[in-house]
Amino acid sequence: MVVRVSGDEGRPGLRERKKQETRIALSWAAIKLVAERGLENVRVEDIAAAAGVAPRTFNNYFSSKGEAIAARHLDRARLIAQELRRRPVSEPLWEAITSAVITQLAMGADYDDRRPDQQWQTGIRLMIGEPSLQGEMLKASAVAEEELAAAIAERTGTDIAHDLYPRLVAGAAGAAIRVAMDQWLRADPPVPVRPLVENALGLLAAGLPEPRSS
Amino acid sequence: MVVRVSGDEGRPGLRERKKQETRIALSWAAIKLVAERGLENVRVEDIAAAAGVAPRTFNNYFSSKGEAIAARHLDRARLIAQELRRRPVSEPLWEAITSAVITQLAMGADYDDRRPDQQWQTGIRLMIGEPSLQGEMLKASAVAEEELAAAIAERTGTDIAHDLYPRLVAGAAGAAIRVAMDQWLRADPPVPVRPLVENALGLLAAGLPEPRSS
DNA sequence: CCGCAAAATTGCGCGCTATGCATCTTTGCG
DNA sequence: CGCAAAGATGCATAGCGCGCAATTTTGCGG
Repeated sequence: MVVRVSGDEGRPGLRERKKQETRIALSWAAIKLVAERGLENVRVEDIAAAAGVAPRTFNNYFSSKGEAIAARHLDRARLIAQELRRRPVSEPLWEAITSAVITQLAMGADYDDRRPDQQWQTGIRLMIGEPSLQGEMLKASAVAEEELAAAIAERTGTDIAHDLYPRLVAGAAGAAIRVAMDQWLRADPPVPVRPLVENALGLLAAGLPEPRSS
Repeated sequence: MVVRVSGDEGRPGLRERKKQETRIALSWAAIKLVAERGLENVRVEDIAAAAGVAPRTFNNYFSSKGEAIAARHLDRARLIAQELRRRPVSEPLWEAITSAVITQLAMGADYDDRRPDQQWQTGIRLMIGEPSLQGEMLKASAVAEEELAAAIAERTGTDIAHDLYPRLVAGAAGAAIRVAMDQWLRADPPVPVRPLVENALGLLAAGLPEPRSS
């Protein structure tokens, strides 16, 4: 029985659309459950149920629990590379990278900060503290860095296969972002993200000068 | 029945010594087996057998196959931080870091290059290509970077808890090393490592200047 | 509007992993 | 020499990841 609801805006929604929705639903459900119950107390079965699919389907999308959780992180990171491509080539590289990061941060802001729950915050912190998840997060970052490197190579006219440069810049930028985010997450009187990221990337572009006085 | 063999040189061998030996034996066995058979065809049972311990013991040392494999990588990376502490404080930071890395690379050289086997080389490449291992490798690098950051903080008189600087430098240096190693591994007519690492770290210290011409 | 082929979901089964618990063995120390 | 702590083993179990085959859904052309 096919019920055609008036709001069946899935018209252009190809098959791909549905797949992405399911993918996101699974990833989101995983994060939500783990944030509130802890990794140990969430089974794949639970995630699948929360996303409204069969347990077996979970593994059609992700090869592990950790991958599902890191997927959101990966998507977010990918957008930075995508945003970098939109920047005019005339713009200096580091300026462009910083802008791209800030832009994506802003987009995610009214998405994450809409959850000022104390519960949520601590849940996330516990989550990223899980050893078995840190690897997945880093792996996701690495994948994103690869795309970032491609964008940088394109922009600077370097060769991603032979030149050290693009991957190096991408890697360094990734490290800076990670450090800034880390600092941001552990700041107890919460501080704004932007200055942290700008500072980190700025220091990078300045060659990480050795501080004279503490 | 306790058989006392003449070669019972375990005299000073504290309890710790034996543990470290077992740990290394397990890690080494894991790498060796995976390099020649592929990750899928190596069971924990096999690794334990190759190291001469019971299967159950494996998990007393490592919580996963991947962790065992990454353990060598971690140990090596840790030595860089340790080496950095030995450098005179008068030496400029980046110079010291570069020297520390080069030194450790040299130490590992007559350890790894003693295996010029074509088989071994390709085995290692396949191994680090395994998705489930990349995460472990990165995690190991992250742990090492933390120690590196501590050493840098100490040297520069910065605070690892509040200052962005030490972690940032450690992260960037880690990224540079990773990129250089990666480039080194994929170079088809093999090239020496040193120039790659020196180049990468040098570019970092120079602020990753945007190349003018390709 | 209808069926058909491709694609995705689902159910089932299995080998392996990771870990808690109880037991046995070894080590170091008085 | 014997005891207490630490480590190694064995055993058992809950999940996990995945291959396979059956089933349902989707998009497309007639």
